[in-house]
Amino acid sequence: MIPERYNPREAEPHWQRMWAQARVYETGNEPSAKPKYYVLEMFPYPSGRIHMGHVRNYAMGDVVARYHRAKGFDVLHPMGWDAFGLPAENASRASGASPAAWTYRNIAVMRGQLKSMGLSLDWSREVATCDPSYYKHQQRLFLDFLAAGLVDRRQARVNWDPVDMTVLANEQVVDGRGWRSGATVEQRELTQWFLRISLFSDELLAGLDTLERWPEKVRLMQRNWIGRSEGLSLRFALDGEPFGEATLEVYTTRPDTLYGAKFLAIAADHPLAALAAEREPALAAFIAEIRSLGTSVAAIEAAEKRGFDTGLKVAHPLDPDGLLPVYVANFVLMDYGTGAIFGCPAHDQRDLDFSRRYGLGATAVVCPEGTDPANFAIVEKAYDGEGRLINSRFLDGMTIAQAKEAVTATLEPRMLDGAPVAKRQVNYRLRDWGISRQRYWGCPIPIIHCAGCGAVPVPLADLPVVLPDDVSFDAPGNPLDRHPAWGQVPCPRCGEAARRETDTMDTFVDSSWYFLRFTDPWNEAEPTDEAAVARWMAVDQYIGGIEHAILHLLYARFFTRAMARTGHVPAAVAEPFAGLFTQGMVNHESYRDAAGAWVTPAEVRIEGSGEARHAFKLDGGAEVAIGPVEKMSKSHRNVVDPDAIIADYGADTARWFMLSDSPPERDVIWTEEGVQAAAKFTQRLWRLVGELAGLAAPPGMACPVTFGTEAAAVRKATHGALLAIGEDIEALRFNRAVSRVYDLSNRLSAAVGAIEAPDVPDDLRFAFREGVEVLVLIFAPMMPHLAESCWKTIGRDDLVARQPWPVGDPDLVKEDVITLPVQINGRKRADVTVRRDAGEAEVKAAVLALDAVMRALEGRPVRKLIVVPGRIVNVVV
RNA sequence: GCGGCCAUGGCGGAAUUGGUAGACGCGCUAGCUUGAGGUGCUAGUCGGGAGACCGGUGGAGGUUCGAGUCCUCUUGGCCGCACCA
Repeated sequence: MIPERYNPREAEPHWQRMWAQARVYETGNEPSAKPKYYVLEMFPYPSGRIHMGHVRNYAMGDVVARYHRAKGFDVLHPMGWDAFGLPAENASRASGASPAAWTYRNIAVMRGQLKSMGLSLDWSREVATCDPSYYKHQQRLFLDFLAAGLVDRRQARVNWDPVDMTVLANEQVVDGRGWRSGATVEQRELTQWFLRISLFSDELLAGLDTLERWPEKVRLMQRNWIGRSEGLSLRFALDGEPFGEATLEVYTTRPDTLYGAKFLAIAADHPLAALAAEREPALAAFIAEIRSLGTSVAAIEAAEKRGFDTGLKVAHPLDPDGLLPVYVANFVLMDYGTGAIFGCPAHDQRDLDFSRRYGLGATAVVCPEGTDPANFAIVEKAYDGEGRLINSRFLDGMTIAQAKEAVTATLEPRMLDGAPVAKRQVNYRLRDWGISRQRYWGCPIPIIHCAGCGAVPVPLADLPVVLPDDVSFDAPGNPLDRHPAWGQVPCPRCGEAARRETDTMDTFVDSSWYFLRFTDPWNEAEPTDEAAVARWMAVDQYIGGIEHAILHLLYARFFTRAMARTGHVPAAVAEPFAGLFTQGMVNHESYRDAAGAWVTPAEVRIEGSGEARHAFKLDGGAEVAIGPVEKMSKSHRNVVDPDAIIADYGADTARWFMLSDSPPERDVIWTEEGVQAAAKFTQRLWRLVGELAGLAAPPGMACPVTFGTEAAAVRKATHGALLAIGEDIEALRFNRAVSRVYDLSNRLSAAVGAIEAPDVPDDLRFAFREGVEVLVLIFAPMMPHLAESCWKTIGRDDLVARQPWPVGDPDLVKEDVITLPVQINGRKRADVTVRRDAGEAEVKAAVLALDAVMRALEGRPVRKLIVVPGRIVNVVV
C-alpha cells in the first residue's frame, strides 16, 4: 500500500481546533502543586501582518513552552499587542480610517496568522495596550508614581523631531536623527513629564550582576548606558567675583592631573556663559552658533574643538598664584556633571586638541613607568595610561590612585565661600526619562491643568481618561490640542474651568509593564494582583530582538522597581526577566532588475547553482541581479510572507526551518532550498512513523527482560536522542535539537531497513514502539501538528499536547565495551577496545599491545602514558 | 576614539567545554527506482596520496601529554556607545 502524503492543510487546522476545544494551553491562576514556568516573547506591534522575524521568535518561545509543559510545569505563555504608536496615525492620515479601527483590524488579522502557526498560547490572557481596559491601569500607575515622587514636571531642552512633530527621548535619537522619521533633530525648550529613572541608577546597575541568564553583551550595553563614574566635584575661586559669582564648580575623574590644568571650559548653556555673553556680543554670537549646530550629524562629524575666551579667570586651588582662563567650549555638555571642566591637555585628547588650537600649552604630570620624565613630552597624543606623577610638587612620585586620594584629602577639608573646595561625587550618564509626546494615539497623561491649582491629578474614580474618537489628522501636530471639547474640564480640586493635559505617554511606557499585567489581565480594579504577581514573576525566559537591549529592557527593569515602591509588585520580585534570549534576524537575498528596482523573492525564479546561479523574473523572464543577503525589509523588498509559506508548506515546515541550522542567536538566511528540505523531512517522518506503526508492538506492551543486539541498538539510539534533546532545548540550542531528530529518524530508518524476516521478535517490536513514541514526542515541540497526526497513526488516541516528556535511561546509552581513540604524541593513530569499567592498568596494557602503537614506537621507550577514563589515551614517545 | 563579539569543508553549522575536527542539514557526484505539479533509495563528498600515511579550524608565536577551544601579537568582518570630563 502506498502511504498517503501528509497534508498539513487539512491536519493543521484540525489539530488547532482540537487544542482550542480542549483548552490545553489555557492556564488559570488557581493554586497548583506544579512548579511554574513563565515564558514570554516580546509582544508585536500590530503593523498589519506578521513577518518572518515573528515566526522565528514565536517558534522558539513555543518550543520552550511546550517542552516545559511536558516536563510538568504550569506554563504561562501569553500574547498581546503593543498597539499604540505613530504608524496608526500615519495610516489614518493616508486612508481616513481611525487609528483605533486600523489597529484593531490589524490585530484581528495578525491574531489569525499567529493562530495558524499553532502556537501554544493562552489567548484568554490577551491584552492590547491601546485598550482603555489596559491603559486605565497605566494612568493609575502614573498617578501613583507621581504621589511617590517618581514623576517630575519641568522645563527641559528636548529633542524635537520636526517631521513627526514630537519630542524624542535621547534613546530615540540615533546619530542626531529621529529613530523613526530619520529627520535631523532640533533642540526646543518645553515643559515635559519625566519618570525619574535616574533615582534608580545604582540599583539598575547593581541588579545587572544578578542576571546570570542574560547575554553578557546586553548587560554590558546597559552598564555602559547607565555610565557610572566616580570623581570629584571641584570649586574654583573666580578672580574678582564677576557678576557677583564667587566660584565655578567643575566635575573631574582625574583630580590627580590638577597640576596639569591649563584652562577651564564651560558649556554654551552654562549660566556663567550667559552672563559673560551679556557684555560681550562676539561671545553671544559664538554661543548662538554652537546651539544652532545642536546634535546634528554635521556637528558631531566635524567634532572640531572650538571655544571662546570669556576673559574670566579662576585661581588654581593648589597654586593660588596661578590663574587659569575660562573658555566657553563646544565640546562641554551642560547636562553632564556641572557643565564645566578643567582642561588638562597632556592627559586628555580633547583638551589637547583644544589647547593646541588656542596655544594654552601642555604640561605632562603623569609619566609612564620606565620613561625618563626629562624625555617625556606631549605633542600630538595625550597620554591616558598608568604612571607616576611628575611636575606636581607634593604629588611627585605617586601613582595615579595615590595622587587622586592625596588631592581629594587635601581639598576636601578646605573651605571656599562657605563650602568645601572638593567633594567626592558619583555621576551617571543615565538621564530621567521624558515621556511626554505630542501625539494622539497614545495613553493620555491623567492630569488637569488649572490656572489656580496647577497640575492636578485626575481622581482615580474618573479613570480611564479615554481618547476621543472624533479626531482628524488633516493638520500637523497633536489632534488632541485642536479637539473642541475633550480638553475642557472643570478642575477636580476647585471646580473652575480647566484644561486637560493633551500630551500622551511615550509608547515605551506601555511595554514597560505588560508582562506584569499578563499575570492577572482580568483584574478590573487594580493593575496587578499581588498573589498572581508573586506566583508567576519573574519571567523565566524572555525572548526577543537585540534591538531592545537597552531601551525596553531598562525601562521594564525600572518599572518593576517603581511598581514595587508603589505597592503593585511584591518586593521579592527584584528583576522582571530572570532569563533573556536575544534571537538573530531573518535575512534573504535581494534582487534588482535592470532598471535598479527591487524585486521580491516571490516574483523570481532561480536557475543553476554556484557560479552558474541566475535569477529571472517570473513575469517576462528578464534576468535580475542577485544582490547581497540582508535583513528582510520592505525597502529592499526581500521579504517572504509567512502566510504564503504556511499556506504552501504548512506551519510545521516554517517552524522547523526557522529552528534548523543557524544557532538561534545568529542571523538565519531564508532560502527556498531550506524550506524544501524541511518540507521533505515532514513527509519522511510521516512515512517512517507509518512503517514503524506496522512493526511496533501495540501501546503499553510490557518491557521484555532481555534485548538482542538489534533491539538494544534501537533503544540506545532512542534514549541517546531523548537525553540529548532535552539538554539542547533547555540550553535553547534549537539547531542541535533539530539535528538530534534527524539523527534518531536516520537510525530508526536504518533499523527498519535491516529487517529481513517477516516476523519481528518481541524485543525489537518493543524497541520500535518505544522508539517511535519518543521520536514523535521529541519533535512535537517544534512540529506540533505533525506530531498529533503521527500519534494517532501509532494507535494513540490522546493528544500529544497533553503527554508528559518521556524519561531517558542513561544506562541504555552506555556500552559494555568502549572504543577509545589512541593518540601518539597528540595525534590519533589507533583505537583500542576495552571493557567500559576497565582500570587504568588494563587500558595501558591493551594500548601497548596494539600493532599500530608498536609500529609507531619503533622500539623507542614510552615516556608517558595518559589515560583519560572513558575518553582518550595518549602515548608520549 | 572607547567598549565588545566573531572567524571551522562549496554553504548553514557541530565538536561532550582542554580529549577522535567536520555530527546534522543543504549542495554536489555516481548508480538504482519512479515517471510529470515540492519523488524515493543506496554509496561517496576537508585537501594530498593507489595505499599505509601525511597535512589541516583567518595568520604568527606560546602554555600543555594533548589546543578549533586557554594566553600574546596580528589580519579581516560585525555590533554597541560616541565630545560623559
